[in-house]
Amino acid sequence: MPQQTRPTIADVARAAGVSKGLVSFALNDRPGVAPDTRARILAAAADLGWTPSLSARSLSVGRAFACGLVIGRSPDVIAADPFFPSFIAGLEDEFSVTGQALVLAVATPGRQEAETYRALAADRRVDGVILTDIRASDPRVELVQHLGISAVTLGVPDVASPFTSVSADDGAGIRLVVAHLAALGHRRVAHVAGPEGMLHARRRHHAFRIAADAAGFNTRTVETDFSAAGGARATAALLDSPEPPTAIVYSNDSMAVAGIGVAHQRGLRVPGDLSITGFDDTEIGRYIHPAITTVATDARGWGATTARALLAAIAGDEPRHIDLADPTLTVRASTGPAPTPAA
Amino acid sequence: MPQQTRPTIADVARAAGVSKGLVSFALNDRPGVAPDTRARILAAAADLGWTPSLSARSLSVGRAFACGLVIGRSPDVIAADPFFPSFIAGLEDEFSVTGQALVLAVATPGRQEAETYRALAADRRVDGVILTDIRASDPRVELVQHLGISAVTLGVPDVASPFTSVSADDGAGIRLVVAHLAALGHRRVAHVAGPEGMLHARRRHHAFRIAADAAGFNTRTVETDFSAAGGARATAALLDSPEPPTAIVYSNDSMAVAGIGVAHQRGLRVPGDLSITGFDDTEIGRYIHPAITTVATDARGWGATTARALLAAIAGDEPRHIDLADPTLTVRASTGPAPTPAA
DNA sequence: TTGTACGCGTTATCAC
DNA sequence: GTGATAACGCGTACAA
Repeated sequence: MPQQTRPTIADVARAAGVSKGLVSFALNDRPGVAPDTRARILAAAADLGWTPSLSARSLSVGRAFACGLVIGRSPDVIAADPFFPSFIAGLEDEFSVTGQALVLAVATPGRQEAETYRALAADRRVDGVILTDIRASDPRVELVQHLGISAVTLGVPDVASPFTSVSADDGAGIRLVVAHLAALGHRRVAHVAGPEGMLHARRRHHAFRIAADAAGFNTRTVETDFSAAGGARATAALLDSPEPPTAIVYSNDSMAVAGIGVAHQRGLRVPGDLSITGFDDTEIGRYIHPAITTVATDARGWGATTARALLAAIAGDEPRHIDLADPTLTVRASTGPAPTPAA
Repeated sequence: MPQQTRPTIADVARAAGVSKGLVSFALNDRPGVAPDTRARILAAAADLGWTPSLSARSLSVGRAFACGLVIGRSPDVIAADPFFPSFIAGLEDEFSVTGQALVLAVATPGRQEAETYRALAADRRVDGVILTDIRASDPRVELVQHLGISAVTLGVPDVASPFTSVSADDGAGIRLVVAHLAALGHRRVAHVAGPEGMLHARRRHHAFRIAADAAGFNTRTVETDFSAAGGARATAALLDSPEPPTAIVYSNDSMAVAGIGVAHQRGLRVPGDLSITGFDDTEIGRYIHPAITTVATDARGWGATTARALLAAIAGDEPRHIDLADPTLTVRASTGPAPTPAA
């Protein structure tokens, strides 16, 4: 039987023989209530099975007790990216213990991104939002600021931002990859990058160029949309070039897996003829043959840290920049010594 | 400038020179308001940029205007499964136009599933929930019923359920796979199934047994947890058996991909020595080598249908059973003629 | 500690 | 049929 009429704070007050206001004080652990009175009130509340009404609380304090995450990628790309599920689990690690809800919205091409944020803010559905996949001159920073809700950005935007940022140094991961390939004797190394419009993709690309130049590599970069299809196309283009690379550094695992597919289809051996590295440490990357050498980031920890930062921002803390631990390199079977030119 | 004080219904009433109550009637398209008065009220509302306060509305009508989705798998398994991102996009296709929000909760082992539903209901955060991955004797059906919120189940539970169900006939997909393999001359065919505790996994398994028996196959089934790791282990076990199968039917694409990895590692050719089929039509399955033959379901359409069904249930419609279009078979390169025994 | 106004939209009751 | 008035949902905040 669902209890149709939930007990209200007035019921508790009546049962404890005090006023509504005092009940509120007692339940919120605020001073000014005699210890025995407080005990009586708490007992009455527990007795009646009272739980606060979220909507009443929202109405009076003007907070939603919820945070929003708007995902602006197409479902295909999300599916191929293990980041979001783990990241969301990390957010929930934190939100679930603080009584916040996570409101998830999807902004596909048909559904305007700006409209989605606007709707969330107009309804005061959320107290703050998490901005992922920060882009160059990202309009969301100003939009969200304008909408008057708190926010945290994943990575530091290239526009002035009043929000706390939480960043992982992707560049460090890329440098580990480059060093690994250099040690294996590779010289012609290509990079299959994500969309240049996304700052983290751009940063990976930038880190690659710097590190590869320092290592004396002969490089080439192809930009993609992070999808497996894009990875396959980029790989085909690179292998078709007059001087194909001996190693390809992919900006995520899905593309690396697709890259191995293309190489195999052409009869190339991995890593005998071509070494391949990924980024993200997807589960699937461990189980294909050869298992891919990849950069592992702590998406779940990133989520938990982001949630804490957002709650702090909502509480009024000053914005700040938070740096996460550097990613690590997991060496598996998809990388090996560079083929000798003689072959 | 965020407008600190939003216009309320009282402001609109004042501007239009009418009472609060009448404004509410006009804004909700209810009879009893003179046409010109209504026009004046709507104009005043538009003029002031009034938008309804969700929390006030929630408080007075007792609805949250939100629906919940509790995901009870571990992040790893979610990441490996393209179903959820697409399904969620489908939910949003519907929710976003009806002004509902989607509240996402993750129930990992540490965070009790029942507690998650209870919290959602206690806070009246949601008006209804979507129950995915229905299990044998699933306790959530009774729990959610007890909590007094609406729900829709994905698939028909094996316990009495007062909720609308939305089902796709996975069995039909499996039958297509079996027919395909039979036509290719396979006789020793194994099935790598999902957890027997999940009804849809069980149904796939059941459909496999029936169809495989009818086709005269010599079968064997291994149960897994749907993860790539599980798929790899199951494949290894099957290939180690005295009479290894010539084809393996996997219950999802991630496991199939892992299966190909294991086969390749052992020097087997796919499909020359072993044919492999998946389920879900993941993007990655199209880009590995060989591309996998798989069963395609319309997860996004499933999501949209589920959202509509849930909204109808919340509105008070009678529960019913909804059947989706049958899945289809996408034949690619991972299946081929059965190897001749002579080899 | 108490009483009460407040946040904001909905709806039942009434008067014209 | 038009419209106004007031109570309601429920917790918070502040004056008394």
